[in-house]
Amino acid sequence: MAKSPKISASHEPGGLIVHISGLLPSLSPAEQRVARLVVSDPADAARRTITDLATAAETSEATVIRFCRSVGMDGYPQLRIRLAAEAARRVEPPDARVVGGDIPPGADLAQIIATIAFNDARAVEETAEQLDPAVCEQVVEAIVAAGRIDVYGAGASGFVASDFQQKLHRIGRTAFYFPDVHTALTSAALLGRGDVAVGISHTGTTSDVIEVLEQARARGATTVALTNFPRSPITEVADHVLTTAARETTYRSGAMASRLAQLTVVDCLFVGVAARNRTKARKALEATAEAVRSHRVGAGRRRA
Amino acid sequence: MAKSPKISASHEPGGLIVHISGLLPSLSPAEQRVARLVVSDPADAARRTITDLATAAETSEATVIRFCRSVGMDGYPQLRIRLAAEAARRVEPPDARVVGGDIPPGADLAQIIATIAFNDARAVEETAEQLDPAVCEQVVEAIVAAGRIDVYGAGASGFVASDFQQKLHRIGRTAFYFPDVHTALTSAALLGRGDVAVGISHTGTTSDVIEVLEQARARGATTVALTNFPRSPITEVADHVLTTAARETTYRSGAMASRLAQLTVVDCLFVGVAARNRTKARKALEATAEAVRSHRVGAGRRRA
DNA sequence: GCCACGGATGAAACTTACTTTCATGAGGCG
DNA sequence: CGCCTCATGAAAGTAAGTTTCATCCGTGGC
Repeated sequence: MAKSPKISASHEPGGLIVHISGLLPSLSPAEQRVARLVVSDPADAARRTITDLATAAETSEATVIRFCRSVGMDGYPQLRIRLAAEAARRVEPPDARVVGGDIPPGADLAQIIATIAFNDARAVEETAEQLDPAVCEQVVEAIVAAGRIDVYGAGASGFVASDFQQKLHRIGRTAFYFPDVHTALTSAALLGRGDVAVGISHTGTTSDVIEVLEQARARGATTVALTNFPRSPITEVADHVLTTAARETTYRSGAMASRLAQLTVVDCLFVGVAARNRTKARKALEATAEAVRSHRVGAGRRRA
Repeated sequence: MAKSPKISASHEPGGLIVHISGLLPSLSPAEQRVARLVVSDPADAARRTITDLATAAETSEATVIRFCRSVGMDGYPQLRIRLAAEAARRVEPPDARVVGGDIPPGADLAQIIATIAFNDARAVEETAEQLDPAVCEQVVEAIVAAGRIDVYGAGASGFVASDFQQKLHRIGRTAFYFPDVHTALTSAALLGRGDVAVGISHTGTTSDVIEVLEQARARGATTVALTNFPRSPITEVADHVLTTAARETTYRSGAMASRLAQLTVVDCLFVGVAARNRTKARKALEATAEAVRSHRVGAGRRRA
């Protein structure tokens, strides 16, 4: 056996600390002092320089290096980064997140933020999970082939509708959004076969939107509904139904999770449509970006 | 030396990478090369020596050190350790999802959906992670105490601004949003001490929004900026800066991730404000919900 | 069109950290 | 008692990290 056994630490990514404490007894006294420091506070050890650690262990740098070799590292820097990684892994997840629940009355801002982020992110993920790619495909198809696209939405869903319209418009599709029911109805009456009407309503019960979608359908347009409730009234007037998966908690986030979920679906549709003709879409996007350039300050990078 | 402001990296234990990508545009070209290497593979960067990394980024060691300072580290060893820790914490993104990358040309809808959902959800999570609760607190405080709140935003950020305005309005706060610069300027000119002006701009370079915020500040209002880039021009005219953490990929999602990130922040602020006076907020929300009831079909449960 | 200025950059000097070498001395054993 | 072995730290040596500074380049003023 050569002087330093150098126990393999390579194929045990999770247990450096365990590894070290395991062979602690086999180390020389001075190395043991180093090992104990390292094991008791890996994160702290990672922060220290070799001289620093040696001093703390009341020994010399040379011994620290020997210790590194003894536990299978090439040198001190490697030990350091391994320790940092190890220490980072063992922080437990912030379980204070009140999963889906209401914010407790006494909550501080940090808790509120964590809870909201968790719920918002989950709404996005779950929505994507339950989205039916086949339906999306059909909708994308219809939009790509459409002569014209109308997007309807009232109240909060109106923002989403408007956003969708703008996105489609930016890649050269002819799309409209109407903040007002009467105008929307007028427009719907002018739709025809091959056109597409998209109705967005979280609850699926917004009569204005349903009415407009119904009109569009009567004129022969392909109708699409985006709602959180797969059996809501709006689905009855839609050829294709896309659903979100936001479990809205009473007043908590004022329907923000549902907004994010809707936008995620819109994002998917948009990218799907854009992917159909990448070069044209990209060129259109570049052109529109160029158009607002003069309204930007600090062309290159920002601030010195 | 006071040249590099050294943006605080201290309060965001989980988001070094996010932090760096936010600062990316504010870095010099050579530093950006380093930053991109670091962001694209933190674990690998942690393994490299400074000379090694400098070579890989086709620059000098000096620039790497400057980069370290720019992102708030003391020096290279500290960066290394933080990177190692970060990389360890980071869970491997599942399989084919092209993390932050562009959608591959041949991708089918299902892949597109998975990729988008992943990136969108991450934008939400990472934004929440790096949000400074202290700053949020101050902003909430200001909004609660405000005589009046103006929210500004152009283009895509305009939707967010408008959404925020509507939310505040619904819980009884006096809030305004203006789709037009001239009207916005006029309004800003009428703000005064105790009022709040919120400017939203993803890039932080939208001159219209900056101009209006500047005006508001000159009138004594408390100004708040919401942007993805902590050193962008808009931050210079803001008393409080809130940042999102969306790494926008070229044209891919047409800025949707940034939209979601912005909405998440808005959501947090909104809930923060609402939490200040739960009963009043809840009553206001109920009243507004009641107001649109007649525009809903199938009052109770949906469909037989 | 020229010049002054300021920032970005890398070469080189310099400092600090890490590694190796080696002398010392404390046990252990014949 | 002498010799060997091994742990250990001092010091020398090497590599890594940091600072300084001269140069270069683009920008804006004249």
